[in-house]
Amino acid sequence: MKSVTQNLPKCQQCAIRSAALFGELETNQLDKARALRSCQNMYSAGEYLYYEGDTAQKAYTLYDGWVILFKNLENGNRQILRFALPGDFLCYKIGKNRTMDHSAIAVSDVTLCAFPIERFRDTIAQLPDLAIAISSISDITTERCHSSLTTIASHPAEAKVAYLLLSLYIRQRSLIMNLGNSKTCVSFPITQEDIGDALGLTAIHVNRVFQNLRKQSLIECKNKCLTIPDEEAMAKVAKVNLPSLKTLMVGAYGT
Amino acid sequence: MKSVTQNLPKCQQCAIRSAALFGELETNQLDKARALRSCQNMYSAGEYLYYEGDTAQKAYTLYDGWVILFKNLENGNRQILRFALPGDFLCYKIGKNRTMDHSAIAVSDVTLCAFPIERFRDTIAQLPDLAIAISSISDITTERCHSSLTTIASHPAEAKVAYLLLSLYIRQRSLIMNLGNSKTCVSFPITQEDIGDALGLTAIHVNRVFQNLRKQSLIECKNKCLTIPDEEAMAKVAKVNLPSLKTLMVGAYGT
DNA sequence: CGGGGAGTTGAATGCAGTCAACAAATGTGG
DNA sequence: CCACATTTGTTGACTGCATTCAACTCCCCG
Repeated sequence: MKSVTQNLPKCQQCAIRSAALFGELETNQLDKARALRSCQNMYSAGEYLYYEGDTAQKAYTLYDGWVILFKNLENGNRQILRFALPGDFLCYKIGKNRTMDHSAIAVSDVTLCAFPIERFRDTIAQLPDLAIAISSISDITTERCHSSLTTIASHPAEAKVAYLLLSLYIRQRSLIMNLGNSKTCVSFPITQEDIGDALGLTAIHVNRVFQNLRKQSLIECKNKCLTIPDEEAMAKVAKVNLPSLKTLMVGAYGT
Repeated sequence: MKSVTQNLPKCQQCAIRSAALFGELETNQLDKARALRSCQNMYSAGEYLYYEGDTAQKAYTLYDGWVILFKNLENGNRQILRFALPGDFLCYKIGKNRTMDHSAIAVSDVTLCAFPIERFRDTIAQLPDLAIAISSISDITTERCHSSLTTIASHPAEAKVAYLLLSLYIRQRSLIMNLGNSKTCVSFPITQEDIGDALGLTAIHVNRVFQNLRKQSLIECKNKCLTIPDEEAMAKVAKVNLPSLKTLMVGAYGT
């Protein structure tokens, strides 16, 4: 892990701000809020950001790269709870219990903006809108968790995989389109095993589902790149309503 | 639904306060916070509190009875997201998006303390600790969701059922012990079908698992009453660590 | 006493897991 | 730049857990 504390980039011009916590705030509130930030941290692929059982010291806004949040199981497997993408807010625990219930690991090389948690209490007192912004984000996180839970509990493997791929695709596309990129393929740094660990399936079965989806031309996926040519068709397989999924996955923060 | 606005019971003496939102606050902050409350609502068993798609108007603290939070699926089934017990905080949406992502239905006759959501912004500005308290509760809700997700995604049916029964048993016991009751059996108003809907299993299979658990003397369950004689043994079947589960299920709010 | 919801049982089906082997892609050091 | 090691992806055969469907019982409530 490398840490930078000097000459941090300005939040006002941040390319991902609209997708992040501060996207919830008005521009004229940013000066107050930005004082929260202490540094930017960089982790290499495979490095742990924190471990289950750790006491949360800093909250993070993911600036670049993907992070996996997961729990370890007694049998040696892991349950992936969430894939964090740029803009996501991680490791915020303000109550009495600051013990993390999960671990976090960098999938690719990642950059994070770090905010010491003890600063939040004071800033919230001065800027109640920050508390509202954080609440909104908790809300979205919970709703996404509800949505995964629903898919995982009550749909067959093909729908589960389709749901996860489509969710990640939609989120990634909205990010790269913010950057002025309109390619249909998005970078997709996770493995089939990761997908299995997120959905409670074996990597082998995920692979079989992938091949089905490919056969139906619903996905193109190679070289860590994913394309979903027909989102509407994919949504059908995923057994979700496409507009609702888009609202949940992108319209959520900020806009 | 019946609503009472006059002569509401005092929060200071509330039997479930330690398990609820206001259990997070100091006694001397209660006067400010209590002004949030507008009325107590009563619903009969089977009545809806709100529907998926509704705009949240009031948040609720569940005062008495059980509530099921769920999503409807295209195939006519429903996915239960959470069983709410006395002390639970429901339907709080303070951000821009106030559309509920799930419905809520009363399992038994229930009483709720209602708090118009628009009052929260002002109160938070005056009482930042309220924002912290709400954040703590969101946290716990998310952690419980992570825990269910993990169980549902990666354990066989017997572990899933054991997990759910044990969680509800622990929560109910802690509530009745607060009231000075030390019976080992707790009231258990839900059906095997409800359990199936929460875990993504058919009621038939839940029934088979119940019979196994009974054969092993891990549960006694009849007349809407549940006893778990050996929590430690049950935790083993549920593939969870009993102390951690207790922390998550009861130590969470307040104490 | 009758009706309906909840719980119970058995037999047949099918989705996803397991095990084992191999192929392709990626990364590393010589 | 190539050789080798490791990780990731792919395929097939077999097994088993949970679903489905259908029938039936029990219990509660009116």
